[in-house]
Parts: sequence; structure tokens; C-alpha cells
Amino acid sequence: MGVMTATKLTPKGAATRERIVEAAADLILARGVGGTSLDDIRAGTATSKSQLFHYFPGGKSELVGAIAAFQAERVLQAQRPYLDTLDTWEAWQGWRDSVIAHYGSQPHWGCPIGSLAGELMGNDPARAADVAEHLNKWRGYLQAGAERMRESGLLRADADPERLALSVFASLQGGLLLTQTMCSIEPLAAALDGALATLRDSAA
Amino acid sequence: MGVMTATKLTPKGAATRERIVEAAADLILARGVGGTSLDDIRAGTATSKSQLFHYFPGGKSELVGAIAAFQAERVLQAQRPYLDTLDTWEAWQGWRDSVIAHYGSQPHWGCPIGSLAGELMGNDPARAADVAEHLNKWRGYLQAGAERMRESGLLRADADPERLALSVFASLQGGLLLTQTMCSIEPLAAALDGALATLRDSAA
DNA sequence: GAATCATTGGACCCATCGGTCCAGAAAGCT
DNA sequence: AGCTTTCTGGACCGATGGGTCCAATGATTC
Repeated sequence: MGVMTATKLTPKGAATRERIVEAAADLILARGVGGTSLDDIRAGTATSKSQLFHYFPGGKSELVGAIAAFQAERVLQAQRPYLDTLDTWEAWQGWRDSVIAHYGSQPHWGCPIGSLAGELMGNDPARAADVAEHLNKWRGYLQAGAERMRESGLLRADADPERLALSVFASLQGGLLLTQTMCSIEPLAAALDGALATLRDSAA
Repeated sequence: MGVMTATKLTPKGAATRERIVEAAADLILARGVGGTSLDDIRAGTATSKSQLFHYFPGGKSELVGAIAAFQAERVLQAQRPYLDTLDTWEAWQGWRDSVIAHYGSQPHWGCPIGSLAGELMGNDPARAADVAEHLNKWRGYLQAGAERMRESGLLRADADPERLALSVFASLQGGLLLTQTMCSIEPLAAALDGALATLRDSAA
């Protein structure tokens, strides 16, 4: 979870911190980590350099970590309630629709977590591992759903929930990458429909 | 295709240029565009700054473009001969195996093209579009194969080759992303197997 | 109301980065 | 040979980057 921010936070301070995270999240989503300077963030949040380091003593890396956590929470939330109850075929379909609705409505394309992880792997491996944890957690929800479907008999007993979740999640991330490079939501839709078809192949 | 390098190249010059591209490709694959400075490249190729700008007048952006073309060619080549003849189920399976063999044998994980496109989208959109072209070309081979399979009756007449290719390609790219963040080849294998299962769903 | 601590503002520092420039070495060409 | 063109080395530059520091301003508590 990175470094714990142990310093006391007054309500005002907490508000400032959150303002920084939210605005910086948008900037980095649009222009990447390398393409966003602390000065950009300072300007975009109407704060000063000292505040950035006051709330994120670890500097840019720690800020990026906070942003990743924030984006992960936001993305997961957009998939609820389906994400927690992937016990039926209808729930998976609803999940698919919620994902497409979420990313289709965003002004920017691409996955805030996946692209972050990809970019960080080279520069800041420690932080990248941190971000990858969010991806694992996300994938865990899919796997948990698949496991319950197997237990309830909707999936065959010889189905491999881990592998299925991996496959679906890869389709999701790849669809998002293509959605970004092609500036269209179609790749994501095709990828998810394909992934769900794969899942149904393991139906009992 | 970007800027045409119209200057004359002696054999020696061409060799130097190629040496730069190859070494820089490895560096950027490992540490990303933002994480690799021209000085790193200069050191890694035993050349001087002036040579970099002599062979790539457009600077770093042009060099990145050349690297993308080089990597694209290398990656496509690794998938041959299957990539050109995806007319049978066996060919698709052979293609899957060649992809896994190629990426599994590499010291670094992740797709040289996909991660490049993702990182560049924010900083250098023009160059990103250039790189995305390579992705489109790659995807085109899959689509062409699917189309031939439909014509030959191996795929149902109502199958949508474009959508199928999109789905398979998304699985591939997503699998590579997860392969990178999880430091394992398993995600790619699961993703590709899932994608091929999807394809078989459209079998006649 | 005084002391303490979180909160701002912004000037400042130094390393690094992409890029320029020029002078010299090497290679072709006639 | 002698001239032209390509090739190479590396010093240099201006801009920008992340990060530090200190002084001032609030807010809280006793």
C-alpha cells in the first residue's frame, strides 16, 4: 500500500488533498505520467509546490500511487452492483453493459489503471507493482464470480475459474487499449462479447 | 510513414543507423520512451549525439517511429508463416503457439508496439497514430484470415470477421499487458486460448 | 491570548533532457 | 591527387524537470 500518510489532516487539509488527487488523476489520464509535470498539476489545482510535497512527501511517485487507488475505486464502483454478484449469466451481461457504459461516457479513452501500470513498469517498478495490485484485485472479483458459478453448477466442474477470469480480464484490458488507439468503443464491445462467449463455452 | 529520410546513406552509415535502432529498441522496450534519454541511447550504442540527429533529423520522435517499424517487422516475422495463412484451425493453433514461443523466449515482457502506442497517446499523438498503424496492419492479418475462413465455409456465413479479429487481437494485447504486470506467460496463454475458443464458436 | 501545528505561497536549486553547432576524420568520386 | 560529401566526436545551450526551503498565515487548544 506504499507509505502511510501518518500526519494529521484537518478537514481543510483533507479537502485540498482530495482536490489534488482528483484533478491530477484527470491530467495524468489524459497525458500520461511522463507527460504531466508537477507544475502542470500545480496549475491545474490552483495549489503551490509546497502543498504537493506536504500531502505527498514521497513526491510524484507517491502522488501517482494515490491517483491509482482513487481511479481503481472509481472504476470498481462503476461496475457495481454487478461486480460483486457475478453469479448468473444475466449478471455477467449486466457487468458487460456497465463497463461499456462507463468507458463510453468518459471524455478520455483507455484504462486509467492498465495504462498506468504499463507506463510505470519501466520507470518505477516498485510503484508499478503497487498499481498492479489494483489490477489483481479487480481480476479477483471476476474470478470469485466464476468460482461461485462453478459451485452452483452453472459452469462445468472441470472449468478453471482462474484461467477464465484471466482470459476475460485480458480481453477487457486489451479492448480498452484498442479503444484508446482506435478512438472507438467498438473494440471494447467486441472484446467483451467475445470474452463472455468464451465463458459460456464452459457452461454446464 | 512519417518523414522520409532522403539523405544518401553509405553502407557504413546504414550500418550505424541500424545499430542505433536495434539498441535503442531494446532500451525503450525495457524502460519505456519517457524512461529512456537520448544520452542513454548514445551510451548504449557507442555513438555520439550528432549521429543521432544526423540519422534522425526529427529527433527522438522520429527515432521512436523507426523503432516502432523495426519492432513491428520483428514481431510479425515471428508469427510467420502462420500469420499469412490463417485459413485453417490448425494454422490458428500454430499461430497461437508461435506467439507464445516468441514472447515467452524474450527477456522482457510486454508488447513492444502496444505499450509504445499506449505511452505515446498522451505525449505525442501524431507519432502514436503512426504506431497505431502498425497495430492495424497486424490486426489486418487476423481479419484477412477470418475472412478467408468464412469464404471457405469453415466459419459461418453470418460471422463478422472484423469483429472476430478485433476480439482476438484485444485478447492478445490484453494478455501481453497482463503478462507484463504479472511477470508470467500464463495470462497470454489463457487469453489466446480463450480467443481461439471464441473463434471456434463461429465455426460452421 | 499565546503557543503549537497544520497549511499556504513561491522563490530557489541543481540535475537532466532534447537539441544545436562546429570542427575534424573518413570515405567516395573524378 | 584533390574535392566533395558523409560521418563522427563532443562541447555547449536553454528549457524544464522534480524537489527543497523558509517565511507567512491560518486554525486549534489550553
